[in-house]
Amino acid sequence: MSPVRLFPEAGQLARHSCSNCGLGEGCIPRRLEPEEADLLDAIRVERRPIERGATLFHAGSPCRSVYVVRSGCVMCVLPLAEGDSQVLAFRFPGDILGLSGVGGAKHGCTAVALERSRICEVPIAALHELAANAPSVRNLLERLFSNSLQSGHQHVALMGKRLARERLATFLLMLSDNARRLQQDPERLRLSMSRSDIASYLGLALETVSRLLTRMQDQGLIEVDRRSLRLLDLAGLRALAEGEPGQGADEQRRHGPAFS
Amino acid sequence: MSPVRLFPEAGQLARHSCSNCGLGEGCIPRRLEPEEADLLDAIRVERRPIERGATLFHAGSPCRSVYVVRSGCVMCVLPLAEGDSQVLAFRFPGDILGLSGVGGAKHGCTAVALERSRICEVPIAALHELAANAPSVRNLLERLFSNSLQSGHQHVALMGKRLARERLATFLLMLSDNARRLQQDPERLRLSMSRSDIASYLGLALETVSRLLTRMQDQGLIEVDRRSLRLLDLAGLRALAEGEPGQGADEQRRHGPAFS
DNA sequence: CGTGTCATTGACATTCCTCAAGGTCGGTGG
DNA sequence: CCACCGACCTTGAGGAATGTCAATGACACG
Repeated sequence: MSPVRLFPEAGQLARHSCSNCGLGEGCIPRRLEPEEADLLDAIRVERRPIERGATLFHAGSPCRSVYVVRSGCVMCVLPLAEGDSQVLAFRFPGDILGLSGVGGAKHGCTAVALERSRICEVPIAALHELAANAPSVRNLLERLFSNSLQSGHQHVALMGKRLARERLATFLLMLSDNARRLQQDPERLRLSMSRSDIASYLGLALETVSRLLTRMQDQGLIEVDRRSLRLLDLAGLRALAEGEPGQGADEQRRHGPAFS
Repeated sequence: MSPVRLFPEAGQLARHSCSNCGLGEGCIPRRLEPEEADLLDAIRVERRPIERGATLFHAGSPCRSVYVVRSGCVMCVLPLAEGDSQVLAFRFPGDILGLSGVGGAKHGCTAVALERSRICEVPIAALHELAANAPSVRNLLERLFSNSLQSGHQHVALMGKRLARERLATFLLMLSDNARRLQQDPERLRLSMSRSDIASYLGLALETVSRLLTRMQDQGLIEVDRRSLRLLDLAGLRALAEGEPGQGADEQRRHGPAFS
């Protein structure tokens, strides 16, 4: 399952070079000039895998590195008053973590692994040295930042005044696109997050998410069993996401308006 | 009202140097080393004021500059399908605009002036040259990016599963804090945005915003007349924002539980 | 085989949206 | 000066969508 040749060091697993990581174009160094990718590779630290439920960093703690998800899934949450929290994002292999802390001295959110995950750590100090001399590293950083800003925009748009079923359908389609990007089956999803995580991400109650999933199943759009999902009707899901009413389980409208 | 000594050039108003801009510490060059601030000042262009309703840049259009609000108020919106749009942010003097487009080649949102506004334009190409040699410019950029990311987080948290009255109270307090930062009276606000803009920003219907404003007025928390606001009870607003139920207009609980 | 976590489902209450009808203000032109 | 218009705001009525509370179920783990 996992690579065989390990050279365990204190607190780290063996180094794999970025060039044989397997993440392909999804990951960050691939978007740099080869020499610069090697530099980034050199400052990169591969950490021991973190377990499901473990925290990679806490909001407010000193921010000395950014991270790239190599395998698994990590979510970013913003702690709120009274043990409450808001899920900000789910990060998959190739995604970057911790950008919101780079400019200030502190992390802007908390990163929690949703399953056993491997993570590459990039110390910011070293990254700054790199950026001092390599224009394309600066350029990369900019792109990462603005991508991050734009996905924030999408998240806001998702939460802003849309029906629960539209949000959930959009969310499932996002997961599907993501699976495609990772060269997995875009119609078979294995959710790494709980209903409650999804609900928080979408600004809904977890019961609403649960109910909608079973309703979508009744409508033949998906098949759901615990955390395994099959998307049976991508077009139907897209229609739902766009705000199409979504026919009732009784299917009155199957063949156009019925005679009264 | 406005400065007297103007040196109109083609398409531009007179240049004021950053050092006598009047924005004080709120603005960006103030956070740089003096020499670097001068450099930034040199590449900065002050544009002719844009009128209420005018668009500074469009989502999807080529992104060649970032902007700083010098006076007035500008909102960032994300255009959605069918003429719909999501308000992402309101930007006030000292705030930066257009960061989400810097990494990619295109603007990530549309910027619309809510009132006659003066804007400083910073061409990105020149900014890149500056960043190549000045570490503190790179540092500044990072801080701007991560601030922007973190305010995005706050926006998501605001929209995520909170009651309408909590959102609106939080919003008013944000405006108040902002007024304080701009050395204006934090208890007297002049809204530059419409009810519908506020509603979009908060993920509500405009009628809900309107109703809540009058309800808050009935409860003695604020005084509202069209777009002029007085915050009469900041503590009460904070309580509302934190989720305190907020007593009914009939004020049953004014002196503790009544006798039954 | 208990125990805890997570998910489902139902009943009910509430919030908030939609639709619709004025109302106010500022500007424009007769 | 007044009438009219358009943009924006307020208010009401009614209902749909969603949250809350509570009970139950399924599975994983020890």
